[in-house]
Formats: sequence, structure tokens, C-alpha cells
Amino acid sequence: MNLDETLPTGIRQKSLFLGGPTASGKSRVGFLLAERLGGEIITVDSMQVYRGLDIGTAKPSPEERARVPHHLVDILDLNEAFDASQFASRAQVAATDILKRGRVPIFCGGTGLYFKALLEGLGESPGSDPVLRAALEQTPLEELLAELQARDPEAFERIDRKNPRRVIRAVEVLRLTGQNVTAQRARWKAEPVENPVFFAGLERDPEDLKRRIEVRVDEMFAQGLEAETRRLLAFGLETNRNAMQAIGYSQVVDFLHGARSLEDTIALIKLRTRKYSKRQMTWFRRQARVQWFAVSPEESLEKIAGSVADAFAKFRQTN
RNA sequence: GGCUGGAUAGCUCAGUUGGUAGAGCAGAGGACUGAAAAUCCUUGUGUCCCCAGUUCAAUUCUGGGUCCAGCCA
Repeated sequence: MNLDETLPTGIRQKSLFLGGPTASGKSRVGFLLAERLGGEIITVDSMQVYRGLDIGTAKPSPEERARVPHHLVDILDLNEAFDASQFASRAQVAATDILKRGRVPIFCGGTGLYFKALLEGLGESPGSDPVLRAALEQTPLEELLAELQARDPEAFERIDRKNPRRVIRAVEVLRLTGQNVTAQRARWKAEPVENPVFFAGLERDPEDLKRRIEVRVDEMFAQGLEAETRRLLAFGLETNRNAMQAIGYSQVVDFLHGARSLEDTIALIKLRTRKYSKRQMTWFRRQARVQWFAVSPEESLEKIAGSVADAFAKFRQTN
């Protein structure tokens, strides 16, 4: 599949996109919308793709999955890598399939880059080369920057030079292709999209969100996050760089290695989740053209789903 | 009751040989093009515990007090 191209018009027009920060209730709203509209969920989540990462990623329950198909959940083992490009192509396949069955694709999740990769493409640059990347990670940042400056001044100017991940990726593309890095990227946010999409976002008061996050994290521990993590270690959790980035698992692994107390671990997970939700809001506000739905603590998610469904119906009439 | 340390930003603390102070974390904002639940950037005026004294000047020195911790009774 050519990822240089953005999402086909048919999918753009007929799908519902739903985003928002963790613990905002978007999964529930997505589920309700699927039941209401005859839809199927395509989960836009970098961690729920992994089998075994259940409690810590707040995966949909077996009951929910029995009632509404959820795509792109549990598609990989812990020894497999994943990235935005794989997401975009698999998501597009899933959406095409759903439309063929006459149902509504509902893209629901919180991974901003995946939404963007799906909607606007990633360009022609090659995927990551694990061996090369490992070598680049061992190279001092100054050397990578010097190489970039000499061989691709434009990329050197454009990227965040203080961010090792950005620098490593740029040098990786440069070495793999020998070509100008910037030219290989898809053009984002340059011109207004002639082909709009219905993108709903759930928004909550920060205090409300904080409370919901704390409740959720406590529930995860009550449900056995610690035991789940222990079990996953035997299946290679620590060797999977993606999964080891997951909030919750990462901190529990440290706890199991004796790095800190359980109490501190729980507090840290709440903190990291809060900061994460804040970053998500920044992303959705800035990188997507989202139609926001404010959710108050008392409001039922059924009602929100109704509002989103109404707005979607209006969108479908005009597009 | 005695002795010894503490008392400084929301938290943990540094510092000022006397010229009203700064880190980390939190908080707030931002970035993000194949690891994104990651990674990175910006942002710090606060009765320097209280009262009095010395001094041109005290958060810094002196005396008294309050509170906290540890040790001794």
C-alpha cells in the first residue's frame, strides 16, 4: 500500500473519528456510537495492539468486543514491533472492509500520530532498520548532528535538534536513502484539506479528568495489574520497546525490580497518566481539526454519544 | 526537662564570607512526519518561621520565642 497517499475519499466521508485524552470516556462513547449507528470500532491506540497488555491499556471487555467488533486490538505478540505506518495500512484495510459490509468505521483512540499518519500519510521515507537504529542510538548526538548538517542541511534546520529521537530518525532516513529527508515526508498542514472528515473530540475539566485517572489507576491495580505485568515479563515484555513505553507496565516493572515502593509506583503512574493526557490535549488541539464535545462529570455518556451522532448525521448530509 | 540539627517556591532541598535568592519535581504552555502511553522545548517574587537587637543594609550575625526531627534524661 502506498502510504504517500492520504486516506481515500470514501473512507474519509463515511467514517467517524473520535479522539480525546485518556480516561475521557471516548472508548465508551465509541462503543455506544457503534451500537447506535451500526458501526465497528477501529482502535487508534499504540498499546492495545499487543496481546497481553490488557489491564494497563484499559482494553475493551470481552462482552463489549462480542457486541461490537473492535479492530486492531490484540493483533501482535510481545515480540513484534509496530509503528504508525503499519497502523495506517491496517486501519485502512479494516475500514474498507467495514464499509463493504455496509457498516460505519469508527476510528476511536488517543494516539495522535496514528490519526495523522492515517489521514495525511507519512510520505515515502523508509521504515526503521533495527540494526541501523541500534547503532545510531550508540552514537553521540553531536556526531549525528554533524553528519546531518553536512549531508542534509535542510533537515538539520527543520528538526528538533535537542530531541534524540528526531535526530536519530533523520539520520536513519538519510543513511537508508541518501536523499533529502524533508522531501520524503508527506506534506502536512500546508494546505487546507479539501476533503473534510468528521473528527469529534471529548473534552473534560482538568480536575474531573484527574479524578477519573486516579480512579482508573486504582482500579487497574485492584484488577491485578501487578500480577499481569509479572506474567508478561515471562513473555518478553521487557524486550519489546513499544510495550515498555506503556504507562503502568513500565513503572510496575521498575517496582518489581525493587526501584520503588508500591505506593510510590501507583502515585507515579497517576502522575504520568495525567501528564500524558495533557500532551494528548495539546496534540488534538493543535494537530487535528476537532469538533469538541465538552463532557461534565454528571453528564451521561449516552447523551454525549447522541450529540456526536447528531453532529455526524449533519456532516453526512453535507458531505 | 537538657542537648544537637532543621525551619527558604505547591513538594524535596541548595544558597547568600550581610547588599531581599535558585535547582529538581509538580503546575502551566508548546513541539511532534515510520518507537508517539514515547521523546523534546519554554516558563520560578517567594512574609527566606516570628519578635527584638547590631548595621547604611539582615533571609544571612546576636538574643528571645514557636514548631519539627533525633539523641539524652
